Amino acid sequence: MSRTDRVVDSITRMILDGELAAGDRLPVEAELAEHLEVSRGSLREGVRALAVLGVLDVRQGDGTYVSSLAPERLLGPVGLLVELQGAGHARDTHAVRRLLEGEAAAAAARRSDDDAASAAREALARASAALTDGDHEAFLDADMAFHGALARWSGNPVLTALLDALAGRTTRHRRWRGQAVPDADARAHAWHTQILDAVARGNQDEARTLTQAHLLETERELP
Amino acid sequence: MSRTDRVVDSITRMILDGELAAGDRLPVEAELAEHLEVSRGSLREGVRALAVLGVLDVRQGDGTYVSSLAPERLLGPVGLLVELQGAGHARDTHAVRRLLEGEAAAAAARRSDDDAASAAREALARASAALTDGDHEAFLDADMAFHGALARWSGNPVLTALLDALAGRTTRHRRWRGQAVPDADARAHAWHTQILDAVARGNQDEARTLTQAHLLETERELP
DNA sequence: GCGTAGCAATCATCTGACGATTAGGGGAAT
DNA sequence: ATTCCCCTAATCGTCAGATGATTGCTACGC
Repeated sequence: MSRTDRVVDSITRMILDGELAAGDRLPVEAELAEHLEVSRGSLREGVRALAVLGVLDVRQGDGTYVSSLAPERLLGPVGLLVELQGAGHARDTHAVRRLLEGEAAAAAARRSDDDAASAAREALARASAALTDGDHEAFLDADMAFHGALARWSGNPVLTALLDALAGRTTRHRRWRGQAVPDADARAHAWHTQILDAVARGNQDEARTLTQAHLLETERELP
Repeated sequence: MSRTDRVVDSITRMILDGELAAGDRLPVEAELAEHLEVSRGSLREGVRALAVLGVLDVRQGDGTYVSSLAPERLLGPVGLLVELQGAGHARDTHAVRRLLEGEAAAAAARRSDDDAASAAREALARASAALTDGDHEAFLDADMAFHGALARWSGNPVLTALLDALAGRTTRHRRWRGQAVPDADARAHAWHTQILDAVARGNQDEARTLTQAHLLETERELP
């Protein structure tokens, strides 16, 4: 096991053991390096790796801190990993997203959340305007915002963060390919309207089925 | 943006653009550092971070390679992140796991997979033996193996890797707490038997419901 | 009380050197 | 000809020291 791995292990263990909590400040590099019996260079490699993972926040001139450890912070890098995943598993990734987002919609249907609800309505209005203007880019932004609001409406931050990570891949492709299928945006908008209606009415099964059908249709228009 | 971030960005972009594919070898550190206009130290910090994420494989004396980029490789670090997640989100994490594993069982029920099926039966047999011997540790091992086989049976590698990451947290607690609730292992084993039966008979709904109920009961015995 | 300039602490980066490990080739024995 | 072993070159792993960049805090002046 390399020195760097030892650094990563030691710091994660300190957090797991409760020795370090979210927001806590770590000792300065020189001190921590001496404590772990590694050079400052090796220490930095480990600390930097944990920073990329979202576990640590390193602020020049200030110090190194444990991050909030919140799902949206920790699951951020997962989005990158999903994108890097070989194209061979795109279908499997989409299937997982479909499952989770369908359940998120169902969960939202049995819940009230004024913030998320108004965010979803606002996103839908923006999408409608973008559709009228024929602005594909703006529509995609509003589209993503709608899906994000729907996820938040589920009330489960872990689910929300996971969906955010999984959504990146799909949207990146749609943005790059432009509007390959005519009227795809209009059809997506129609789905969104139906989904919001079902969720607002509290109809779980309908919300889930509509969401899954919508995502399935969208996938079919991708490579 | 720091030099290290630039390194991480550049390498991921090379992979996304197809300039680097899974298994490809990267230029040697000195050369790559010069190309990216950073010192070797900064380059190493970025490379190490990507190695921790499972994107790169660094082999001393040989070279640095792009990993297989397979789901089980990339989603490995996610397991660590799930464990680090504040205790406040344990319930949300469990809810996501319940959803995914229920669907994995349903997917398995509509699929045949001799390898996964025999692995599940073998795990169940080991669990039964451990139960007779009163060996809690061995039971937990067999328990995890059963859930892993069930996930693989779904035929979706992304789902399998994700469940593996999510399962860690639960099991770690169960291992540490010992058998807090009497007969918990025996009841879990009974659930497993029913789940395997439902999957083998191809009954999706039953497989999903039983799996979710089993996980819900298990969660209730945790903090 | 408040704003500001300076200072000290901390991370960011670079350079050069040497140790550890591996892959692969060359040579010897069979 | 084949097999085995050793050796070397290539590559990553680690360390030490020095300097730059940024930030938070404090003491000072108003």
